[in-house]
Amino acid sequence: MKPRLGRATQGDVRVTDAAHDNIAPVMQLPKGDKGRRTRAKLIAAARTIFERDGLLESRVSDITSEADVSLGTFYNYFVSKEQAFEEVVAEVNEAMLHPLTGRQTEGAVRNIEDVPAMIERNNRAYLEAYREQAEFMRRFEEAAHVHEHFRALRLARASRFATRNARTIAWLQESGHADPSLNPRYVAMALSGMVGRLAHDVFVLGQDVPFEDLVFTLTRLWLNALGLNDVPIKNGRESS
Amino acid sequence: MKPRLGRATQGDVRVTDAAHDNIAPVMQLPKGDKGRRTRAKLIAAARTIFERDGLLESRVSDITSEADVSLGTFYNYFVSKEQAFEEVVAEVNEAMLHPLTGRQTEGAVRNIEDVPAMIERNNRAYLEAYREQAEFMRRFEEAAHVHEHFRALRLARASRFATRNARTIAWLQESGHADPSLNPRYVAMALSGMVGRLAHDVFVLGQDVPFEDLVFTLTRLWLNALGLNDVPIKNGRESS
Amino acid sequence: MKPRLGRATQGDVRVTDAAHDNIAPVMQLPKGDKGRRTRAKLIAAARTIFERDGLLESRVSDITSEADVSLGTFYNYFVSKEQAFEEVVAEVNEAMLHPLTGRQTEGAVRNIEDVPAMIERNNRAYLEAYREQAEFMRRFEEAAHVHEHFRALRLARASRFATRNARTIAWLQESGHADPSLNPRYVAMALSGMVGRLAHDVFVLGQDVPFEDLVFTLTRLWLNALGLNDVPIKNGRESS
Amino acid sequence: MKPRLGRATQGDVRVTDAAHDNIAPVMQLPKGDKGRRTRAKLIAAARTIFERDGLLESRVSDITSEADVSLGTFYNYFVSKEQAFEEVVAEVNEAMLHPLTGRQTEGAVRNIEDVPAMIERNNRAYLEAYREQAEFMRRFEEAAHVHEHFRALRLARASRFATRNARTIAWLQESGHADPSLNPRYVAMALSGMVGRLAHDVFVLGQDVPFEDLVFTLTRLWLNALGLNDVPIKNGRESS
DNA sequence: CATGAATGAGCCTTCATTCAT
DNA sequence: GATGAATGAAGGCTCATTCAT
Repeated sequence: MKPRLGRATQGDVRVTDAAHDNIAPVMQLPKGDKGRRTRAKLIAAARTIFERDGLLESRVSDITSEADVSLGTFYNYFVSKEQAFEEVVAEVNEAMLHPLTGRQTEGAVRNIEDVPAMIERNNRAYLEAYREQAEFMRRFEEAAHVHEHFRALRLARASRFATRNARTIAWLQESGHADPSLNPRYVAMALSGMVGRLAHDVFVLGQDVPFEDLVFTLTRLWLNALGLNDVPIKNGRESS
Repeated sequence: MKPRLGRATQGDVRVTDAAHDNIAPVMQLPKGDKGRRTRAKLIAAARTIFERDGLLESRVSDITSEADVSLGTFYNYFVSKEQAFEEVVAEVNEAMLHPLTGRQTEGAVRNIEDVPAMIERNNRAYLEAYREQAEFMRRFEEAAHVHEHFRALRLARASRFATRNARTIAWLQESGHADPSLNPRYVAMALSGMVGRLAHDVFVLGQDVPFEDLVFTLTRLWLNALGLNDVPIKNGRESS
Repeated sequence: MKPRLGRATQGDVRVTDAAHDNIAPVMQLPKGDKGRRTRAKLIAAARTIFERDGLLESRVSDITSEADVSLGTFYNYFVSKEQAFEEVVAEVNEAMLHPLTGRQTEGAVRNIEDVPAMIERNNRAYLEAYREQAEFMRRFEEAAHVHEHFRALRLARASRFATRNARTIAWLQESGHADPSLNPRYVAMALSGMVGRLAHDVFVLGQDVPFEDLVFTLTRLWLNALGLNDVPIKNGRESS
Repeated sequence: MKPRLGRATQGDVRVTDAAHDNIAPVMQLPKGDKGRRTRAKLIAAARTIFERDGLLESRVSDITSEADVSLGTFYNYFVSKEQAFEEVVAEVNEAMLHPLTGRQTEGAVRNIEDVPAMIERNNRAYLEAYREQAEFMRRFEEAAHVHEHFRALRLARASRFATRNARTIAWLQESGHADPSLNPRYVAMALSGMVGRLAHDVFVLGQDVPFEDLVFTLTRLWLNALGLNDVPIKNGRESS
């Protein structure tokens, strides 16, 4: 009835936190308590629907049905379907921050002998997280392939991983343990990508590889590739 | 007069000829000469448009405009937009058949000292091909992430690569040169994926890595990962 | 199902005739004969619906129902509801080109004594046309008040009228018949506006003024206002 | 809990108090002091927003944001967005009551020689007021073109002007100064409309006419049109 | 072989208004 | 008096595909 002909929307829309990856405009967070609960319900429902149908094939009305609120309510909390997707992405990212030098380990690795264990720990953590989030990871990669914004988001995430890994690799080279002929940044990109791709092939595409073999193979390849194969492996494990 | 209700969905593509890779139904190839020329024009135009807009965002009418024929003509040669895409996929695949043991090299590698050169040759060939076809590869991966059928196509292609690589790796293990603790199939999947992923990151996403560094890094990582780092490398090259 | 995320539409849309007021993009005119008939049916239907409901309150589906074609057909001929409206505007404009120096009269007025008759003729013609097109004129003014584009269209039309009138007024001043203290352009704007406004008040808003009184009053006011009241009026007519 | 179904449409505005100009229902005026202040804040904010966006394109939430109160507060003071608009209309009307025989002048004009000055005074006053209120006048005319209720409001206002002007014109005719062949009511409509339209063209549409030329031209045309051009003009002014 | 007109299901988004707190 | 969360109807537009000529 009213074709909102080129209405300005600036006044309504605010960026909540410039420090995050959120590029899209975001609504004010709800003040009251009821609002916070409704928002949470919606994000949970959105995740369910996105995992089932993907970003493209999902309908906002399905999300609101799932959350048991009216259609309009969705737009009290999100600017668009895309922003809701991004909220779920943020939630999933939370569960997948596993750099080469993991949370508790970064400062701890003083001894070269700890490196294999650390790499395995990180690979295992990443793979476990990926496996748990596989449904949504599939939808995220899908979105990244279709949506510029999510492509950038995904790239930024990968870059953060790679940068940290590159630092560790450089340290291993300086301390004389890793192959010095390799460019740390390129290697970090390649090996991180290897893990991410294989995780995708297995958990999303359904390639048949037992989980422990996945961990073992990737860890072994990391170590070999870096030239750390002479380092004694504590708690090592053989392929099944 | 009765159009198909709604859009084509994934489930709509049906198997007509299980003996081919083409799962979608296919038209008779044109007998006449004019027909062959029109079909070729359409495929070329389709490639142009798909590279520009992707499968999802492209319109059949754009393809026919580009080919300078009328809209209806398209359906004289293709059953659907998807089939036209698949024709381009086939064309591109033609240009990218570079397994670990390349065309001319497979039987030739009898000497372990040739392995590094062979691996480099294969990586280089793959990367060159990927670089040349990058525009379309991007669209292919995109389609694979959204369309069940193309996902299967892509997986099949990757599997063929991996299977051949796995054979070579097994041979290297049997001949005592490669790390015997690794499962050849898993390693093949991981390392092939590493190359494919990095190629994608660089040529599609625009990550900045000089081509020769790409070749060198990936080759070195392959060799190291397989435990071939004690094999003398002919024509080796250091990182820049 | 497919949120066409920021699709480029340039390739599809062409400006047909830069010499016209058409600012909006326009479709290719239909080649065939059936196409031309359908298009005409749609424009007629659009006019009916626009007159009944106005631009804002009309629905495209009403237009296609009226024209007895499917909804999609509309978009084979028009880029948008607005463009269809514009086509009707063009049609109506065709019927309302009545400058001060009318079609056949422009060159003919050599004698000052013909001026009153000419002015009356023009006023009458304009008023008759307005009365006949009143339903649509109402909707056009409405649209002009809400839509930048139609505002510009309306202004351009008014300016063309005013410019021609200004030329005639200047000629009357130079030949010593019209009040020389007046700026021709401003007078043309004022008097043209007077006629247009009164026509609107009477034919659209329903103010009660008999048609002949309208003609007489406006003609008299024109003549008086220009200071031509001493010119003998042939075929003059008194107020009822 | 049950919102009104769909949007407010023209037919929804109902008469509650035929003795007022306000046709729409009205709330009780607030008794308390805080209430009066909040109401004033809201009206000021409404004016700002209406001038910026117009009635159609404005949102109640923008008004309450501007007034720095919550959305619900709006409906403690106004029955609808339309009623708030009407309050602003009333405010603006207050500033534009300048009939042909102005406030202080009506009784004063006893001498025919004062008429030109009176007309000029009135035109100038009207134009000044219009210029000052141009932003809102634009939005009012806009609303009148879309909303039955405001169309009636505008027509009533215009009629009041015209009626008074008609009275004066009749007096001028009776006293032998104005062209007796003209119908006073029609002339009043025409000339009032001329002034209103030109004001609109200049101050709203931005047609380029210097203010003093506006006053002079319109006054001159009034005088000429009425046949008062032989009346000596005190303080006359020539066109630039 | 080529043409191009016709078809129609599908979904996102807005925002005035209500009312429980 | 003030708050702000919840409601839900309504419609513009796309484009793959068909088929009569």
